[in-house]
Amino acid sequence: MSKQHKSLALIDLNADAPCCPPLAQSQVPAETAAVLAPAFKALGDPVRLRLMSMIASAEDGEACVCDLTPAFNLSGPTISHHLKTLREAGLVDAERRGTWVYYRARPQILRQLAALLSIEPVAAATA
Amino acid sequence: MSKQHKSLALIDLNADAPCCPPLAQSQVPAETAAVLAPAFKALGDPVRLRLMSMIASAEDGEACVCDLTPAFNLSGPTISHHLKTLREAGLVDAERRGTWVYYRARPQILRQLAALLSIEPVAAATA
DNA sequence: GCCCTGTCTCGACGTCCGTCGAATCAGAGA
DNA sequence: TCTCTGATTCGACGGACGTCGAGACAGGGC
Repeated sequence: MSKQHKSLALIDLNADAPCCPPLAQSQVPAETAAVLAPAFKALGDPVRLRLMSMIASAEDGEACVCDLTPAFNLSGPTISHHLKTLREAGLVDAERRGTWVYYRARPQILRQLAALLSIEPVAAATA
Repeated sequence: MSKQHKSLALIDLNADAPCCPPLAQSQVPAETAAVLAPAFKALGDPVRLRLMSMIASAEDGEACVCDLTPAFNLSGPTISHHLKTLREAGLVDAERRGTWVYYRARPQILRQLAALLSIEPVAAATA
């Protein structure tokens, strides 16, 4: 098989450790920005931000589309579209169980985004 | 009709303390989402994410447009437009000193965004 | 098999966004 | 004052986005 140049898989959004130092500590390289920006973009819509929160804060760690949809004054297809956006941004996972589809948050990438934004009092490696 | 003015200042993006609990801890209310989503949206473009990082990680805490622009293969007006977007999202401040304009990050809102995304083992007010 | 319910895909529509060049504004200096 | 440089605003263009209704797909129950 060829190199499968997925081009941007340089950064593993599934890794457990933060992929990169805080944005305020060292300049984010162009490639990293290209990978992470879509995740922020996905969170850049009020509907998706609420969906993300509803999923991430759900009781069993997962939420059914059938519970998500009625929380908004939007059509089913529209909610489905937003969920797809979150999925493609790597923020959530979907699983079908029988008639229903359940969505589950991916804590790793959330952690990475949080780490990127973090502005620690910098017990900085003064090295 | 365009009442869509900044009537959403319910949440103080300048506050020092996080405005709200982590997204994964309790559901983000619609009003909060409406206020914070634009900030994520502003970071949802690779150019702006890099600009934000360049500003936030700058030596003296501030960066001159004249230093920012040449780092991209984009026209001056385009960079200016992105900086305006960051400004309107409350992520940076601008100050003119003589001929040059300097941009400075607002750590508070970055902290709030990071707090919202944080998935801590919740040393939360377990008091 | 048939139908019903839940979810996603498709195509369309209007709006917003990223980019540019040209024009304009703000200071510094001669 | 006039000019030069740096930065923003303006107007335009193409492409992407958010939304919808109609239709397709998946599973369960009859």
